[in-house]
Amino acid sequence: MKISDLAARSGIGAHTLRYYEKTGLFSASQRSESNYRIYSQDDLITAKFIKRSKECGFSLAETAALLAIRHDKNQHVCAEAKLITCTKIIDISQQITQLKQMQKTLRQLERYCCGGQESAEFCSIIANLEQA
Amino acid sequence: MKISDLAARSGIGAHTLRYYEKTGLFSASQRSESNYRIYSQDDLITAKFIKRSKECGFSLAETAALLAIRHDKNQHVCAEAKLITCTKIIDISQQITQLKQMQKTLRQLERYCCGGQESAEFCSIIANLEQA
DNA sequence: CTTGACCTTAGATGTTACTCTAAGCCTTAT
DNA sequence: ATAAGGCTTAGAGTAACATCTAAGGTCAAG
Repeated sequence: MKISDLAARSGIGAHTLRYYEKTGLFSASQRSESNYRIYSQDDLITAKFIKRSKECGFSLAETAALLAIRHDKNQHVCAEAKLITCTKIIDISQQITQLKQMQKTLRQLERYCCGGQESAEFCSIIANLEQA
Repeated sequence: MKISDLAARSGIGAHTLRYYEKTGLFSASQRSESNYRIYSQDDLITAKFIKRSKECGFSLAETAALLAIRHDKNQHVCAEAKLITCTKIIDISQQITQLKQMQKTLRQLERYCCGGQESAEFCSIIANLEQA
């Protein structure tokens, strides 16, 4: 199949697929006589793999590491995949903690603000942010 | 005070303070004869305001909007500050939801992987990502 | 008075992940 | 046959936020 077919089936844009090829993440397994990228069924699986990996929060670099494991499973062990996954779980936990802290602060800011058409002179949000 | 003093007291790097000036976010209120940036006590408060705003998750653009309110309180109303804040609260909620979903998926991936020195041939993490 | 630390500027570079453009060749449907 | 739309490439632009560099001026201490 051609790039736009793969794009439609994988959910990754054609532009992005070319970008992935440029960065070495993932290339079409063949080229046509007219130099078109020709993708196989396995390429489609790989593309979906990348899509799912991204949805799990893995960066392109991490996705590349996972692809490398998939590419040559016998040269890799479960521990590698698990390490990448656990590292990401911790990473995301930290992000969530950070966001929750922000949320808490924002809610406090918001709670005491009247939110009306009054001048912002005594706005508690501004006042709070001003505090040292 | 000079830029590195402000950097030390505000917790914002000197490079970043110059960057903020370039982007129009925040400038020193004075210049010395030799063209050094001279910051006042009020500049320090402004710098801390920016720091706190960033810690709450506000982008530089949102921070600029909040600074504008602070700069001319009488020309602004509480509703403006509250809108920015509530929008951010919703935004962060969505981010948290998304991260939790990732977390859930990752935990499922992780749970079934032995994580040992076995070949990755039957690694459940890789197998799961491969699924269509 | 010199050394080293700090200041100035414009502008380049970095990160992550795209997203789009321009110029031009190729293919498919009408 | 021709027009619409797909394909190719290199490379520029976007977003958000800095971070660093080079070349050179300034200042306080020993």
